[in-house]
Amino acid sequence: MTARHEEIADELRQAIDREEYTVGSLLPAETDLAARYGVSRGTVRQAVAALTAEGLIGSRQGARRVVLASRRSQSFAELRSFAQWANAMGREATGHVVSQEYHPATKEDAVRLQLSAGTPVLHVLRVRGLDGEPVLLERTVYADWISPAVESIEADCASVTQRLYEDTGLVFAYGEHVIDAVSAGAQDADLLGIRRTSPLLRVRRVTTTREGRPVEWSDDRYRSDAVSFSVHNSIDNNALARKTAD
Amino acid sequence: MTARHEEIADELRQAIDREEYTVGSLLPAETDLAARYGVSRGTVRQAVAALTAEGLIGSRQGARRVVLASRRSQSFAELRSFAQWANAMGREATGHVVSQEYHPATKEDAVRLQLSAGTPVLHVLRVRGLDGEPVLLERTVYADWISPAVESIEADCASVTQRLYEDTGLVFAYGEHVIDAVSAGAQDADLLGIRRTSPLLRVRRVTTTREGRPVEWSDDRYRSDAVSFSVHNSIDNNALARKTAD
DNA sequence: CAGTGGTCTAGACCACTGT
DNA sequence: CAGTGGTCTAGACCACTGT
Repeated sequence: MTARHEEIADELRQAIDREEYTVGSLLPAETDLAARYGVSRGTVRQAVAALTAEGLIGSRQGARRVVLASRRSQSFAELRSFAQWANAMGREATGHVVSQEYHPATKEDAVRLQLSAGTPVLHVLRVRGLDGEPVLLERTVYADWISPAVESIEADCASVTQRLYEDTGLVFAYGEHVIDAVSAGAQDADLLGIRRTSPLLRVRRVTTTREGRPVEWSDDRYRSDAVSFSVHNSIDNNALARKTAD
Repeated sequence: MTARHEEIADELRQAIDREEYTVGSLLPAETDLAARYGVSRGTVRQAVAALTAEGLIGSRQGARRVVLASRRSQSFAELRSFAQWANAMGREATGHVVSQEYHPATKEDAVRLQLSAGTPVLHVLRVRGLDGEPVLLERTVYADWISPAVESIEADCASVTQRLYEDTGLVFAYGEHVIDAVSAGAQDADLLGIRRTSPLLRVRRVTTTREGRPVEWSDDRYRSDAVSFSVHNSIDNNALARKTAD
């Protein structure tokens, strides 16, 4: 059951991809689109708002909407899970656990995961790859209440997110990410097959449930020659996506 | 003249900042908010959609909205202009042009700026700082039609965006950014006062007008110890912001 | 089950654009 | 000036949540 406004958004995206509306041209007026799709103006506005958020079209009061780009930014779905993103790109996600052990929660762990210092939490070091090529190193700390479920996952599981959803119903709903750059350390270089001091794109993140409860926090390091992030933005809006090297 | 839904969004943000609604607690129902502010449900939905986009609150059908965070992400305004962002942080933006010269547009320039190869375009190398400390190196190529206006700006102008708006009415409306990490080269290291091979956060971007016309493209390199990017996201939405080192 | 957010309608008025 | 997108209303129905 997809909503009508999502169907319309999809049809417009495809029309832009097919170059029925070319980059730089004007989209039909809201009232025309409403008549064409047999819906009210409000529903059309919901649909075009999605395309605007993706950076495909721009708008300003009084003038018709402009088509800005034809390539679709895949927004968040693929940022949420490395495996989902890889699949959407037509590449195979691989994963391998290097080490997995319990440590008492430090003060930092306790603050980020909203639990008491000293609670045993699971630390996992995971190498992730695209078509077998290592591109990402994840150093993740899981909250105590989810640690047992994570511990029982096999070492080469391709999608931990998917597995946790199947096993426990857990959904990763919200994330807070900080992106910067670091030099590869000895372990980074070794596991990613690159030279020491190579530049890496680092993403430190905290993921929470739908209810706002922290599940994990992680230091993720991407090989900068393999992955980048792209951002569309406008005065009102912006959208982030993960990209592979061209 | 601010719209009512923006006023309500502001009041809700402030209430969350004041901890009238604490992180993890539930927001009042839409109908209650509508009654409280004397508006229709649609207007309340427009207001809370803004907070959702900023990552402050989460929502799902059937359950009340959850407060996820109290710190506001400043979304795009400060990403658009380095100077505007610095000012919003209470820091002083500085700028200095290192070199400025015309070159015939390469094929890459021509594609990105939508003009003919060989057209003379202005290349500007600019060091930008926070409170006098250099943190960003911009290598920018301007389209031919705006180059003369850029050329006449004084070398230590703090906000080129602001100046171009005042002089020509030009508004930077949309941007496409690609973020990755690189090692500092000799010139990077020299101008930013860091060691060679230090990791830098690189942002390559194309900026366009409201009509979708490309204005400039740039290779921006940030000192990773001084600036990072933060992203809030959810299943439906995400928002990027620039952050200084803590 | 009552309450809640998601979707959708059909109308209205206004600020802004572009000719 | 006519046309357009931005704002807002007052109603309706439904899927989902939580007790």
